[in-house]
Amino acid sequence: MLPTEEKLDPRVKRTRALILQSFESLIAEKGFETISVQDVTDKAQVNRATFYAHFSDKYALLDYSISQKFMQEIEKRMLNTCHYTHDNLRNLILAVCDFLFHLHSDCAQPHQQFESLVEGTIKKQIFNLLSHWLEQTQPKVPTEIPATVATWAIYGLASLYSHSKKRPALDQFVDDALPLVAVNLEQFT
Amino acid sequence: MLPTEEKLDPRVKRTRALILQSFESLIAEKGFETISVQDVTDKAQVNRATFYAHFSDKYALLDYSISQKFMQEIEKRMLNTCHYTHDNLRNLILAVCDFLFHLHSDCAQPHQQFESLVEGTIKKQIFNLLSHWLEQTQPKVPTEIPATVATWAIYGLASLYSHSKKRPALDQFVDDALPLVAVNLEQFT
DNA sequence: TGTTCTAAGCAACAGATGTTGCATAGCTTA
DNA sequence: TAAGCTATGCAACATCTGTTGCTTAGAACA
Repeated sequence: MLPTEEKLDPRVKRTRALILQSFESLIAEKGFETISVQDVTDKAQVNRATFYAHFSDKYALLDYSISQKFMQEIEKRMLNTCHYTHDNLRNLILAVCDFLFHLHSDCAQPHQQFESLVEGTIKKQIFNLLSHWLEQTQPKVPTEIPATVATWAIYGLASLYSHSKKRPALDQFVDDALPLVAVNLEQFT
Repeated sequence: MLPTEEKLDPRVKRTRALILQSFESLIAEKGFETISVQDVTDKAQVNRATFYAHFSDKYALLDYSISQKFMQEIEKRMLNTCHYTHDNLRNLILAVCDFLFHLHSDCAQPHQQFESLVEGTIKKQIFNLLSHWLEQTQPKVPTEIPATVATWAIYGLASLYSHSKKRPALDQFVDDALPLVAVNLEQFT
């Protein structure tokens, strides 16, 4: 993970922004698997060696890009500055469904490799968020197990939603999904 | 997916076996991410071009290897030739936990990319198995949603189990985990 | 056995990867 | 403004990738 500090050399900010921007537009255009680091740096007008000064490879770049976008989504909904409630959980599920849905429509031909990597990245953040929520309400109790189960359940449901052909209304879907997740968590709150 | 037919040219059988054998021993030795196709073919004493006649890249090889090993595990426990029962579900969870646990101890430095790919591969098989079970008992009802949720829950629990530092006894763990999964499925059976 | 079919070996290819040492541009601070 | 620091550019590298055209070995079958 890269430091997201404020005080960064403007050259660094500029380079990262150019790389990210180029990457995201290429993802939309050609899909992740067919992009080369060369492609990214060409489009970003940045030297290839410079790329490797920032990211170890294109997988690290994907991780960073997805992390960052998902974190923005969470912050936009102010889910990072709250605690566990039934309603906040509902909003979290909504956020994940929404995010995955838009990700899939924004990316050309998302194949298994791409989806697997995205999944790992996002699950980490969901898990951190849920752990934080649970630790706030129950500081003494171990949170690993319920947080893990809930994380997987949420991501699984969101993945199902974002892949389904005949996509039901999001609100309807979340109403159906919510109890399956809540039951595991509310034993601990 | 490669055809697993019986009637194959013995040269093909031999080549695939050599590649698989070499791959699996290299995985144990160096870990997946650092292996090159070159490494695999060198050790297997097979030409690199021949490799590409069988697998599109090393990710396809991983998928094939894991699929095959997991399928053997399922067949060994005769889970592929049965229907839904509480006890068969218990055995399935046990199989997945066991498989992941041994996979992690057999592979050098399993990083996120490796684990993500394995996850995708195994979840496909769990999903097929559960769908089959559910369709047998309830041919009329759509099975996609319960099968998906159960698949994710099972894999999530197995992943948690195989990563936990202080690993509880497997039987104990499965007893705790089983009801969380069963409750979703037994609404439909 | 001999003929046919096809898998495997081989060599070479263009392109991508990840890394290096060095030069230069640009940021920061005094 | 000048000095020092560091991110970027550049060129070259060894290596790996995925592919091709051709040759050779071995399986299948009449």
